[in-house]
Amino acid sequence: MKIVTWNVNSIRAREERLLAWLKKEKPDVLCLQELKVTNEKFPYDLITEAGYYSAVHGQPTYNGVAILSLTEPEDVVCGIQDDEDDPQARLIEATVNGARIINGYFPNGKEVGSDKYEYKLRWMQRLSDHMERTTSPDKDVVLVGDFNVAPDDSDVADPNQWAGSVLCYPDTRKAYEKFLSWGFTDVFRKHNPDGGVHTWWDYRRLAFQRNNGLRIDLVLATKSMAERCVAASVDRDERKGDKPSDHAPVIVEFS
DNA sequence: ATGGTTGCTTAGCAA
Repeated sequence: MKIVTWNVNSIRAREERLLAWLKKEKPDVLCLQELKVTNEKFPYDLITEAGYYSAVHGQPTYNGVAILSLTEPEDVVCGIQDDEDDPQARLIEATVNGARIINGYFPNGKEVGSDKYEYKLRWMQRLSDHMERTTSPDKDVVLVGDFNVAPDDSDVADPNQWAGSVLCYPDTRKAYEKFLSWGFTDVFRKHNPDGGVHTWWDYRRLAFQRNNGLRIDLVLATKSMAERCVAASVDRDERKGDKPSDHAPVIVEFS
């Protein structure tokens, strides 16, 4: 089973690329973030024509997540199931081929010390609590998405430049590591232990041309799934050419 | 400290 996570930065702006990529790669599951579209305006017909089901959690202008899959997604749940009244569409999960797929668009956090950063840390804690409540590490669970976290400096082309950023700050990494101690493995890391592979390059400052990237799009798996993980890669070519997303797809295969 | 670019929506926000 091939599972992919891809922050498309607006699904409507990326329609052509998305359909070409689906046709070429034929993933079993494609988790998308930053749809920037409402459920009403989601291009269901195009996805159906491409042979995929769509489970969608959208909102106007910002955020938005979806799970596309070749077989029908079951038990779809949108949003973190807790008491907080959160209008931001950042989480969707579904069971596909017996595995629980959890797809998150973690908050960026803007700047350390800002209200948005407080929200980022709170959202990550809420997701940790959600995992505790709704599933367990002895099940087949995969948590994927744009984490807006570079787990360590080997995931950052220029660690000095990014040291104080919300993607690398120690509190950010501490919040991320709670998912590992809960029972998740970073399966991309397992297959690329040396680091230096990136998934996001800022549109600004010619970051891609200068190879100034970070690995912030991640695939975490519970033990039973991690044991079946046979390959992991980044489709760096998808960041090239006309009108790319600023993120590249991360592809992980399970036997 | 600021700027650089992209997308949604059309002035300003978010990333």
